[in-house]
Amino acid sequence: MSQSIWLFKTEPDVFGIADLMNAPNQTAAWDGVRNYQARNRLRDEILVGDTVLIYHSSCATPAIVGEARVTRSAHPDPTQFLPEHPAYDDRSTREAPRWFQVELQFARQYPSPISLKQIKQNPDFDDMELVIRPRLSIQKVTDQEYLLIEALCQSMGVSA
DNA sequence: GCCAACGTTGGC
DNA sequence: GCCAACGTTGGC
Repeated sequence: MSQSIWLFKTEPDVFGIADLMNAPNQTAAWDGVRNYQARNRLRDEILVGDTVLIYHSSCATPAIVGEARVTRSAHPDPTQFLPEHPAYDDRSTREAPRWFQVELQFARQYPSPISLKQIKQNPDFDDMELVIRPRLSIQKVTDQEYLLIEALCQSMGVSA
């Protein structure tokens, strides 16, 4: 069985990699996803053991900042049932939940984040979802792209 | 804060 | 089911 690689976008002001690191057991539910395509991937494709690249958006330097592991597969996102919650959805019922979450555990923080700028500048990433469909919040990462990111990470970790 | 891209909603 | 209006995302 082969694991898949994903990229989850998040706003560090709301819930960033530091929050995941500091969470109990360094584990947290990835809630609040309210886009059908992202939902379908969460629900149907993302498995325990998959690797997730954590990407920070809407911040000074948008970048991939580290990695996490999926520790629980899709189950209903409880925030859809909370009327006071910003991600509340009154069309959702407990019998037919509309939105799902997975659980992630912190794996590592990169010594130096890999910025969106770097990724866009490198033609090796021209076909990456992050470049082609930047608004999708749950993205697929190919094995090839992952290897390139690992290599970039390695080279940046070594002081010049 | 601007604005382009794009997802969602709802009238018809 | 089309499509215009509208809302959201997110880089810059």
